[in-house]
Amino acid sequence: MAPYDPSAFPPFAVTVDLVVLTVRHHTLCALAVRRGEPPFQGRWALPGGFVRDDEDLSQAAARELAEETGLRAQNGAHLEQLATYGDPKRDPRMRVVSVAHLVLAPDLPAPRAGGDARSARWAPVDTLLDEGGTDHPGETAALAFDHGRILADGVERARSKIEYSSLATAFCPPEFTVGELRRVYEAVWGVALDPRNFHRKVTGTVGFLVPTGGTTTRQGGRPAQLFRAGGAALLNPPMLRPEV
Amino acid sequence: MAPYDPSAFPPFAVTVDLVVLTVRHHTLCALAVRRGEPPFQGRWALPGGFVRDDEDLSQAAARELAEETGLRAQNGAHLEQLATYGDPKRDPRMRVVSVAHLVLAPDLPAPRAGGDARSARWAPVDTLLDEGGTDHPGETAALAFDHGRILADGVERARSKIEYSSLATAFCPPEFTVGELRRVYEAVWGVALDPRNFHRKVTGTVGFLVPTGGTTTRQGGRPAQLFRAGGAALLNPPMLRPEV
DNA sequence: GCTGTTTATCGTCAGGCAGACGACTAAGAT
DNA sequence: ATCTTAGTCGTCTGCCTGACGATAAACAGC
Repeated sequence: MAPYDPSAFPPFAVTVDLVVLTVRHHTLCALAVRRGEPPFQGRWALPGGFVRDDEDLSQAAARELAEETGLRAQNGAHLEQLATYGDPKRDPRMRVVSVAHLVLAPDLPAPRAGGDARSARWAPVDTLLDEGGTDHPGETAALAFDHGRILADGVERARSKIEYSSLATAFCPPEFTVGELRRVYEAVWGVALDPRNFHRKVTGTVGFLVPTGGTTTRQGGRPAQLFRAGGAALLNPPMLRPEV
Repeated sequence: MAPYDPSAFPPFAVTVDLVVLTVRHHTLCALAVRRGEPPFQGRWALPGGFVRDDEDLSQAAARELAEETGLRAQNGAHLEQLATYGDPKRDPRMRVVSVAHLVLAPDLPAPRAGGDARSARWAPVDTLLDEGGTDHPGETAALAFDHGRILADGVERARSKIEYSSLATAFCPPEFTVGELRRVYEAVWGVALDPRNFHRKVTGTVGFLVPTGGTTTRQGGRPAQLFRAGGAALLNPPMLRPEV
């Protein structure tokens, strides 16, 4: 390793970008913020910001998450590092390396962005990833910078990770029913699952779900048992994703 | 996002570190280099170096790999991004963010490190991860910086990824036998696998292996068919790792 | 050449799990 | 009272895996 002469290495700016996913109205949605300045002024982007001098990467991600959504990582939401993006041309102004993080959150109230609700929104990931049309004429739907690729990578991580881990519960409130958990899988994977086989699978996997004793009828129909997430982090055998 | 006034963000140094894994003598080994200067002078560390001003992260990793081993990523070896480490105190001199990459390589000739073979070696990962004793008195076996954690993360990534992908073939030469592939799994996982069930599994998974028509007896015993890696990247259903 | 050793390869069998789907339960809506 | 909606329990069949017997084809040593 070369000596640390300041002239011996090029200086970088390091940021964190957040892929914040939730399930709303049976649809997988991501948090997007509108850029208020060039480049990509007016375009949607992922929330994020600079890493400060004294904080770790995960601390920076948690801080940005709290600033953008009011969400605390320990309050049910899950935060993990996703990947790092460092193409020399990914920001036209200067060399920026972005450490993307993935957040899985339960359905939240409307997002806030410094109090300005119009500059942040939940959008279906299919809409954000669709490079084509938009609902507003004269505006491209594509995300700023390389955020489309970052979002795609985050969605793919979430889709594969709920197969073999209990992370799908991070999309649910603290107490939830088997049907609510099933609708999370259906929204994230974009498939329909058999309610009977799903029930057998999740209630038969030790450590996945813990019954709380209560029931709820908030979904309509017969009252359903309420569960909390169990201690198991990994599902073995995994939940099988049906072929498309 | 704040404007890009150079005084508005702290400058970082960005490096790539490499976890280069191979299987030698039935043992999972990693490439380690000896540090020639402080801090951690004389200690073993992962190979790595600064990202240059005009290269992407994966380009920097491929360049460092070629410099340290002479290995070309397209020549059978597999290279992927692992994770990024940015604790403010991970380097005592200044703020360094390291983007670690994982390399899976077939058994190579002795490593070279700028021609000085004594400063680079293949070491069993168990030895490198063992924080305790060492074979040389007065020398701690622990890797420099946070490289022990990085190596542990890389090994864990490799162990889980050969379950559901065909990546184990990256540890093999271009043509290999089923037995050689099985010994890769056994070395990476540290378990014994039933040769008959393993043979049934890998030859029955479409796209995993392609017979070349040749046979070899280099393992001793009855001649074995030679295979190349097939086109399939993902194994479905996965290879099951036995409980420990 | 014969025999033991090593590795490769084919078969068999039982248990477990997933997909398909029938049946019943318990609430609200009309 | 009946319909609708959702939840929960069972059954059956097929596939995959783990355990393990048996055979095949090379080499080493006597």
